[in-house]
Amino acid sequence: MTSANENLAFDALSDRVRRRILSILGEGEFTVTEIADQVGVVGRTTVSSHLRVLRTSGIVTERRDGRLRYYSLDADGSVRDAFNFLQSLLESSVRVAERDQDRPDTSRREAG
Amino acid sequence: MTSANENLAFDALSDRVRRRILSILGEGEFTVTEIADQVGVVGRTTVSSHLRVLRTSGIVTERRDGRLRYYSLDADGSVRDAFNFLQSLLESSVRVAERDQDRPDTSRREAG
DNA sequence: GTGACATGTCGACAGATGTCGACGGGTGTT
DNA sequence: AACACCCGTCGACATCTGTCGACATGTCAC
Repeated sequence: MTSANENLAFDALSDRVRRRILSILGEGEFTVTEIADQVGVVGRTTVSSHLRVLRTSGIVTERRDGRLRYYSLDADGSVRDAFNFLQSLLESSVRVAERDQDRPDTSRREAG
Repeated sequence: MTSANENLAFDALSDRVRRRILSILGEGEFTVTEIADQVGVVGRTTVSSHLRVLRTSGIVTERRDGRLRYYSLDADGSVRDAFNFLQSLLESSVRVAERDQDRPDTSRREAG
């Protein structure tokens, strides 16, 4: 059973800009302005809003250093829950497929 | 590089009802009415709409049998892309963490 | 203190989306 | 043919959300 905050994670992951931000943060930690520059398509205010979503969803962490705020991925955060959800889903799918291969004549393919 | 239709996948995965549907389909294949009964919180029409999203996103497949339509997960569909995206993300995060462990005195933790 | 810089928050707006009821197309049954 | 059933689509509605500009806060340099 997952921690059930895949809800937060998938909600945060549903936006293209946020996924772009996460890809950037995969390379290291960056400030809001740097992220906004790399993203390009939206302004700093919007990036800041997205970072708040990612923060409250437990996907990124914030490190304050003077007037700068460095953001980075939280590998132990809720992204892991989303990952586990998809992993379970794919495994279930494979299990069902393997069972159907054993009994290919079954008209209804359901969990046994 | 991913197939880049994690866009479709994450968009489809952003809804709680759709994730519930996918969990159900992890157990086998079911008709729309059966899914709607198990989901409970929304009506059949809504479930049908969600299934269209999941279908056009390449997450589920449809098998017609008379007036019935059985839906099931597509393990080779775009869910795999979403899974790969998260996996890459988590791996990147670990890589950055390991590099920082080698050079803990670096004030800025970035890709080198 | 004054000014420059980095960033979060708030209000407003447009666009996206989840939900449902009504309807129609197919399909099986009698 | 007539009827019941399964299901997708369409239109309408309410709600959510991404976007931005303006403003406030906190920090550093001078």
